[in-house]
Amino acid sequence: MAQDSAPAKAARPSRRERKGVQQEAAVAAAFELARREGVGGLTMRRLGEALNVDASTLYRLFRDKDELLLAVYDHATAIELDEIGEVPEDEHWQDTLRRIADRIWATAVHSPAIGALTFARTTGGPAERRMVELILDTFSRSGLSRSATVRYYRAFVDAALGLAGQVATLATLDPEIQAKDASSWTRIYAQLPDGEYPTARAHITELTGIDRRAVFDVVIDAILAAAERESLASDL
Amino acid sequence: MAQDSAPAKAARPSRRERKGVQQEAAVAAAFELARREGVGGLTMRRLGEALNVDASTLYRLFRDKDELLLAVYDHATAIELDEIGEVPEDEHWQDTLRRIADRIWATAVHSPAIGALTFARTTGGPAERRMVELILDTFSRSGLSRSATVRYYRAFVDAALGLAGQVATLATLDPEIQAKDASSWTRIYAQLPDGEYPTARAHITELTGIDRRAVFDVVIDAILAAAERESLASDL
DNA sequence: TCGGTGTTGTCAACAGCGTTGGCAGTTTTG
DNA sequence: CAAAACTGCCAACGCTGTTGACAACACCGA
Repeated sequence: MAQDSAPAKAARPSRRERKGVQQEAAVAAAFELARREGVGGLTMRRLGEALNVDASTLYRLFRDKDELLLAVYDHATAIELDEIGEVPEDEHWQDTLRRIADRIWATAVHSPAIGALTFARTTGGPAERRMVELILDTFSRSGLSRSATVRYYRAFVDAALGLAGQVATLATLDPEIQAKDASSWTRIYAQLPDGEYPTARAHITELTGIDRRAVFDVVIDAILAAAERESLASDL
Repeated sequence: MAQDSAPAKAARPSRRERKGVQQEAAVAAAFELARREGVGGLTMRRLGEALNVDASTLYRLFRDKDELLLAVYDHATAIELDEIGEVPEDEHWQDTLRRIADRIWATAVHSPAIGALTFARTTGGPAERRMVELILDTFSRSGLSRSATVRYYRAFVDAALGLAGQVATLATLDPEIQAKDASSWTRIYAQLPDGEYPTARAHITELTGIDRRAVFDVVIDAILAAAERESLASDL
């Protein structure tokens, strides 16, 4: 892959190392491609094109596209972890979790193609393991029991990924469809007989004004509040 | 579409009516096909085959596949509404919402292909409007302000659809991948050095034992509890 | 240094997908 | 009854993920 012409041949990489390097390069290129061109733009042929390589070559690095996508998602998780950085010793556990949720949301917004494709999947990669460890660790700082810790851990992660996956999925669709979705409330109820759907009509102003990030925060706050109450109850 | 041979020609349907009938038949067939064969089985050609019609004919009924899918999802919503039935006058609003959440979950489990494809979309159909009206109505029975009503309405719906969409998406994948996903905890942490990921390792029993429905209930309960607290606070 | 062996990358092809345009046959309309 | 509108079918386009054959290359033991 244009990897030659390095005059210093000191400690030439082994075959296995080279494969790892190529995989990393492919993942990084796929990540960039998906971010730039959207989920539809990430095809094996175009990824090969970006790497100056035939598409079939990629199947020497990954069993199939699914394996590649999972690697890409793990790559995204690693970036999230970087952005979260070190957790200060005295940070309240809820603040830590809110920062984590914020990064998950940011990934979905900035790289919707990746978030949309893998919001329901387990990557099995190293970054995911570190993320699991971090979140579990944070929840257990709250004083919850072991079973409650994993229950709220899952509630937190699944809810965050689910809601983030929704915005991400929506963002990958045609702009035309997105516009239709955004204006659906006014569009639909404006041209309906007055008597129908009175409650929806009464809330039409609030329905059109709401934004998804606020909804995301409501859900995260509700879960953290529930976890806190349970931890306090078990302290009695 | 084998619609002839009706001897009583009383009040033959107009063109527009016939189109509606054909659309309904196509939607019902697509619903059944997606439920039986999974998301991969619902292609235009196979749907045409099931209806004894060329695939291209379907494009006379729906602009594209997306429009068909939205109609299918609205169909599923109509079934959910049927199952929910009439809401008893004296039912607590939280119980009503829990029943609704339960139906959303059931749809995702029984028809994963449909849930997976549309969990982030707005159908714009009549069943969706009725569902919106029902949920908004129920939340407003709690005594919340108008803005809080729609905030919790969205939190409830988005969270329920997001979590249901995850199980649905997972269920549409290869059984092999599902098995890998289910066993990931034991598989990964079993063969790792003892020192790494101590918290995850300490919770391994609980992590493997948890089931997704329990997580779903935790999230729904957290949202309902938050809504209740806010409604009580505003009563002061 | 040589030859065998396994790896790497290319090319062509397969089956399937959503979608479109043209063309015949039928139904509705003026 | 003729004209216009609609219906359904066929073939095709461009695209997808994926596979197998084949040539060029790098490595390894003798």
